Amino acid sequence: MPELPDVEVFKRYLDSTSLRKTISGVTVNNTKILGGVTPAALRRRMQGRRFTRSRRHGKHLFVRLDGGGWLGMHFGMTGYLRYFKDVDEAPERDRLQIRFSNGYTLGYYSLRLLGRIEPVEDPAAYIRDHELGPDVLDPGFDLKTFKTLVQGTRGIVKSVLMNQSLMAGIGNIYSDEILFQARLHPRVPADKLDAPALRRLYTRMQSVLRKAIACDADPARMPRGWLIPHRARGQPCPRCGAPIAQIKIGGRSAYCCPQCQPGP
DNA sequence: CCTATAGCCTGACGGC
DNA sequence: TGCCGTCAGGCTATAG
Repeated sequence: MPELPDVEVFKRYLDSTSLRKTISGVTVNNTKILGGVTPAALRRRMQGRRFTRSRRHGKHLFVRLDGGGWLGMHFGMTGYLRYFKDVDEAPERDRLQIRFSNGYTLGYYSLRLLGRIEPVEDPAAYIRDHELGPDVLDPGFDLKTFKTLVQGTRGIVKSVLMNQSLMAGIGNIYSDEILFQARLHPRVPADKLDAPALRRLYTRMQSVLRKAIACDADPARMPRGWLIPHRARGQPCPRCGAPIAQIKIGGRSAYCCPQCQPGP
């Protein structure tokens, strides 16, 4: 699930539920999501502290702890947060649970264990070390920056949008939506895009991500004209009715309309 | 530099 | 019903 819009929704959810409450306990049900840290070390850094604020960069979420340091969260393909009071009937389905002194719990779910939670000293250093590009919704990430970046790359346009070291936040689903709305085939070489196409791509990237956040990243609430609610092989294109095509790019499925997005 | 592939993991689904 | 292969919205390492 989690690309930029999803993680932004998680951030707002965490901000509205979990800030300024004393952390009374941390339960780790699977150490794989911790990377290298031990549960005891994580507990030491969190217990008795409070979350004060959070910031998102691409698909990463960083939560500040009072007294110093951050908690870094990544959600892999199958992660989300849930905040609850009543004892859950299956608490083990959360890979990690953070209990607050008000009796509520913040659960981190990650079915396939592809997500990570770990202490982070400084988000800026983390972003550098992991070679993450600028967040695509950062106000400083303007059309000019985008153009320069894309034109200097030789890959196909879908791979460029999804390359986190070029720009951070876009994954498989939203790249399909952005390309559909910009009427570009995913395999168009990035350095072959002309100025109007680059502008289209940039403005659609911005509007798709912002609108998706406004829809709480819920496909059921997205506009009917979007690809996402119809993103399956053979489904009619919401614009022209032609059957949506499924192609493989980098081992993963990309969906596009063969009519509206003619091949390179 | 770029692409393709496998691997990490679990669970849902379709076909036989 | 049971088994098997495939696929799933991420990222990394490796080979070509």
